[in-house]
Amino acid sequence: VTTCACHFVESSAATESPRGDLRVSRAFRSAPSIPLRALPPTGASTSTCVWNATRPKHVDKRQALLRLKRNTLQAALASLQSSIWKDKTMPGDCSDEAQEDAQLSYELFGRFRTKVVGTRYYTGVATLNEMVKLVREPENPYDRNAIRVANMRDDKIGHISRDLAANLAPLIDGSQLLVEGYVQGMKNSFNMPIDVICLGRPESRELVERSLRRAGVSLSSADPESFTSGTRNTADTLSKEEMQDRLSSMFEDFLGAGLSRTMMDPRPEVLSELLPHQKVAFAWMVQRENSTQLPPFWERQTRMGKENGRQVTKDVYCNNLTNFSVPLESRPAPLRGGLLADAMGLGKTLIVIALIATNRPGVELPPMYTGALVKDRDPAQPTSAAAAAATAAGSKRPRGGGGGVDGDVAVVEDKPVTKGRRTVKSKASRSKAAACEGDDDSDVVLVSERPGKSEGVGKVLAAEQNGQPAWKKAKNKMGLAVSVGHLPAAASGTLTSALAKAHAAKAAQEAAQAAERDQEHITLRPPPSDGPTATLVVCPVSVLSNWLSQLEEHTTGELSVYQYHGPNRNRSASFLGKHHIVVTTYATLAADMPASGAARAGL
DNA sequence: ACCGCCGGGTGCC
DNA sequence: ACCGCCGGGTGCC
Repeated sequence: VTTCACHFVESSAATESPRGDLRVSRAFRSAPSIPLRALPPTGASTSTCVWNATRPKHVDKRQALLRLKRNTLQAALASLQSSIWKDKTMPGDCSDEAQEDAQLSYELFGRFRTKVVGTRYYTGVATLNEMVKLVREPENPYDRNAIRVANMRDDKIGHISRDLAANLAPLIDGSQLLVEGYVQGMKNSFNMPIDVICLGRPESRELVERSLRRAGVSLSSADPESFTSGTRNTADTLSKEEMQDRLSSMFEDFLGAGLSRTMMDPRPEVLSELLPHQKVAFAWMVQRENSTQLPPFWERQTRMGKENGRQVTKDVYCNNLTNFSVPLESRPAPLRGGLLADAMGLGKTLIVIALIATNRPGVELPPMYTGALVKDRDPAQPTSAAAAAATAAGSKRPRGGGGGVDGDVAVVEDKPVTKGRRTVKSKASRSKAAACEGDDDSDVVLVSERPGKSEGVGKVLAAEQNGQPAWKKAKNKMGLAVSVGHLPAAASGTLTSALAKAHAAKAAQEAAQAAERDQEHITLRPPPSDGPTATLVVCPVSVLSNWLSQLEEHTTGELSVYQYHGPNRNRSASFLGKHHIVVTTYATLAADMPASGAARAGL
């Protein structure tokens, strides 16, 4: 498992399983981060909300996005670090609720300035504002309190000074404190100034502040721009109206500019016909899984610099969340996989099953095509998410070509975009976006597209007006409507930060696309035909039986499934490798790993 | 002077 | 490191 890469995380709302289910396949390697597919990722984020900055109304949009990005990063880090950390303290505890609680209670304590020492002994490079990791080094022969400082690629830069480390290490080891660093100045031959951001549970705050005072440092406000001094940066609870506003604008952004209409039908091993929105999600997942694109936060930049007194420019890939950059020739690993964050009951499991059955080594990938979602002609038809859910989850439809009327949503045009494993013109998606944006007040948009046609504005075949923006209609049609009113208060912070994250991810994605515009094609790289054929599904115990029954219901016997769970499970790798799908649980996975490995993997 | 002060040697953990 | 810290040299005014 340590050599595996997680491919798809099926998000679930809190009422399902807070941890989500993983698709793991040895056929791929994935980059460290995952893009959101969309819309209400209510359960997808487990992050602590350290985001409490409300978006000012009259501020330049770019400024606002930058702010969101920064705050988002802090939230994401708090989440990431707390999850790693928390698992270290309760290795045997698989209670999802306990972990959710633990994460929700993290807050930002503040920051302090210090310096990295011993930089002359190491070669790791970090530039201004770049994020650095502060990692405990308990095996250090000179000091068991040692704290290593490294850049995001784990190149060692130096250490935290002995005295400070002596005060920080016990707090870090005892889970009262999470730290991360940001480079604040030039590295001289001996040391380098950094700011250390401190996070922890509210009840640990006093202890942390006392220890830090003993080390001769005092905390200051974490971010002078976003947070007023002395304000505790906890998750704030938005009113229902504010939350609805933000969700609405998020829908608008995504549906207006980003949502693809590219579809794909699964291989015949999948018995159930997918609904249009499921086909869209499915096609997106296949593309994501085979993508060679960079993670959205990597952008190509041209850097000015001096070399031997001469002015030189250098092209780099820069991670705009951490400011870590690499030269052009060492392009970061492509981002493969993603988060499927559809609302409850829209058929996420079926979509993932389709993905597992279809995108695997040695089988032909069905063609992609573009279709459009068309409005239901019958106004009496219920349009709630629940209705869509029921249809999606329950029905076994006869297989047939796309294009027929399908429930209350229909595909009106199919046009092959690719023949199997080929390439998809990136222009196609851009023109789709254009077509969609151009028709804000029609609730029916039919788009006809052909790959390679550069004048990419889609042809509008039909349009109806009834006074509601297209995205609102589409939202209902696609079952993506979300009701905020009944969210538990505790979830609102998480949702807020997820929102911020989505905004930031989108902005970053646009930047990345701009940077890669010269690439013209989004190349798809399907699993190699000689690659391993087994997919590992990791899920909470509570949904294990659901996976098995859904696999049974939706697939033919050609796909062999093994339940890797329980005391008599067959641990033979070659045995497991013979199956198409191996379903297991977090607890089983953790139990099979050496303790150190499990901790590292955050299990 | 079991001090203070000076200035050279020295330097992550 | 244009620092801090260490330990040797040194010692009225």
